[in-house]
Amino acid sequence: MPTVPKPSGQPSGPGGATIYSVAERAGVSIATVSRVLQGAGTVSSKTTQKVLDAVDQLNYVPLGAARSLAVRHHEAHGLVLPELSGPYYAELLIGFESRAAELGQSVTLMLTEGKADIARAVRQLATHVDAIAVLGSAAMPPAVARALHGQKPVVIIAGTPQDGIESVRAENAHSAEQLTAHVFAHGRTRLLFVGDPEGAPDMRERHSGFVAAHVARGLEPAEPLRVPFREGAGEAVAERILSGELEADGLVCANDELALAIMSHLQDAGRDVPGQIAVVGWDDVMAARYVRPGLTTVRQPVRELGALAAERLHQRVSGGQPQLEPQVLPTELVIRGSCGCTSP
Amino acid sequence: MPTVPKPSGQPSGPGGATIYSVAERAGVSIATVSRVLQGAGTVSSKTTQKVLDAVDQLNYVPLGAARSLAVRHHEAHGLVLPELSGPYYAELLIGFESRAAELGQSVTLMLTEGKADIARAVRQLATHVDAIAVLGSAAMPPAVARALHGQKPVVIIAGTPQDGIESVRAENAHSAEQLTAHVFAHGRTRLLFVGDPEGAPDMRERHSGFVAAHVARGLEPAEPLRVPFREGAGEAVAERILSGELEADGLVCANDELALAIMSHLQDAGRDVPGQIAVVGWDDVMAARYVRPGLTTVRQPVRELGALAAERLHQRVSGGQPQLEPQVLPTELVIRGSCGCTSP
DNA sequence: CTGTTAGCGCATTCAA
DNA sequence: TTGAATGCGCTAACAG
Repeated sequence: MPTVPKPSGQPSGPGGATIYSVAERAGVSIATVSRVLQGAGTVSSKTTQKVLDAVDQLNYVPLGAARSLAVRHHEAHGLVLPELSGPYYAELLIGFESRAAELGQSVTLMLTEGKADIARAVRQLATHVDAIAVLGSAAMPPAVARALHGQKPVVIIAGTPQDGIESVRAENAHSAEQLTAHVFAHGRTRLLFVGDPEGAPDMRERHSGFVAAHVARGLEPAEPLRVPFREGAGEAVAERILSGELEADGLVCANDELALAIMSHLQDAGRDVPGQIAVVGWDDVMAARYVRPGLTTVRQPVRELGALAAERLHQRVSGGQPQLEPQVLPTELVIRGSCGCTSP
Repeated sequence: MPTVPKPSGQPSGPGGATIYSVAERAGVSIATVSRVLQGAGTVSSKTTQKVLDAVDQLNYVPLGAARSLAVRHHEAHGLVLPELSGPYYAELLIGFESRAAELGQSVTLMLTEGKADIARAVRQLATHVDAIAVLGSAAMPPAVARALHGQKPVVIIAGTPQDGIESVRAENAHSAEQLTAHVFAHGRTRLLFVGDPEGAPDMRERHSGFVAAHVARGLEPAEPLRVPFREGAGEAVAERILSGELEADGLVCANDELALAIMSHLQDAGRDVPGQIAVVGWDDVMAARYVRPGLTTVRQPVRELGALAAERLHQRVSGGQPQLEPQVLPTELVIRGSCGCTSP
């Protein structure tokens, strides 16, 4: 008879059943219970069944913390996102969660928006996970990232690469240059970049592509319109164009939200898009294909990006080495009507 | 000199610093380290400083699992979502995470879509969290929910209430009746409900409101068009209307995705919306205000719903009693042009 | 194939 | 104000 040094656990008592109460009920040792639950070692099918029955009757759920403590890892990855508005973050989250789940890791999510003390929150997160992915640079102070980096594997998604911190992102500069060139090809001459290049590394790269397209034509790019990436800012930009304060026959917007808000406002005021002014965006959100004309934009492999981050984290936790070079996923131009093409 | 029975931890060694290495470096016992870190008990300011310095130098991050094991709870809530497409789930997640964070709980997310063994995944989740919120009923088999319910606090969001399992949701039936009545008020007589009432409890209620509006007018509601809630299905519905197979002068759609896809298709084929046929949706997604005419729809307090779920979970973990009655949050009609109103 | 035992890192009671 | 000792529930040698 195996010894069970713990007081017999109350099945429904506070804290629920433990491995001891299961062992007791099944008439085996806790080691055996652990074995059948972990699928490790070999246990006779008869014993296995007894244990499984006991687990079932007691409705036993192992305490993750105890297991984590024993095996010395959490089997969880942390994901730090600045916010969750629009489809971008959600897509990324889907990709991340899916891949993490495939790898047997659960994911703990943290949104920095609205948090007073981000550093504290991240530290708290680090406490519960084996590795952390951070989206963007604005989301987390470099100092925090570095501190973390010393403790657990970290990968930066679509952010400024730092020190030896691994990073993954989607291609921006080249696509932006292509996109801008496409608008030029429609005979436009005075283009404006709408969005703050300093707002995020992604935006900076898109702007640099915008500039590159100008340089390639021997043109001098206008100063970017440094506005936030929100709809409200879009309305304001539209007003400045309508009032004549701003002159342009083409708008290259940092994202679709901005592009849609501007286009919609311009149209409401009687302006012809793309006739009088072309408008293009970035992200290919759902609304982009429902508006008329359809919004020409750039599609990023956001889900894949999330999956890649989860993948890298898992590699690192499994002892893999950090990837030296930032990994870059290709993007895709989506041509619709707002650029001047006759497509829908 | 306090005894430090553990081998002095390598600061940068595998696993990082422990409370022992911090104690050793600060020249105190682990109890003292624990005290200053927890803010419990009283520690002289001099000692406190020594500990804090050591923590800083060692870049010490306590192991969550160890703490959890000791205090016997995880300080984490689980959230089970069927998927993450569209703004609905993201909003819910935002509300949930924000409130949970305010309450000092981290959130572990699980998406059921694509998971082969949901029951297993949920069990795994239950292992790491103190309580679980589940969105909808399709996401999780009732049996799993019930099993969980015996172990940890569970709240169902926008799903079919079960047994004694707590639930929260947004109001549907009444708003749906109002919405339908509004379309009737525009002189429409042959309305169609597009969406599967069996698809989700929410949908069933919306349909029942649709029916109620008919009954109130002594009308016989047509059979609902049982299609999936996706854009693709919308196109198919539009085709059936264009071909004359379906006759209607008003479409009450189960959500905006569906409504937008149908409306867009109808318009491309030359149909006048709302002139020939009114189209209304549900959710008030971003695209709803950018299309022309603007989509008349219903806005739900999704974020608040998520927050409420987190709130309830926390109450329960803190020893509170389950709320007997399902909690229902009010929704709001958003009238734009697609119903026949002259608004934008 | 199964049981015994020694920790995993931390919070916490009890002494001092 | 501080330290020593104990145990949280589980995994993983090691013994048999």
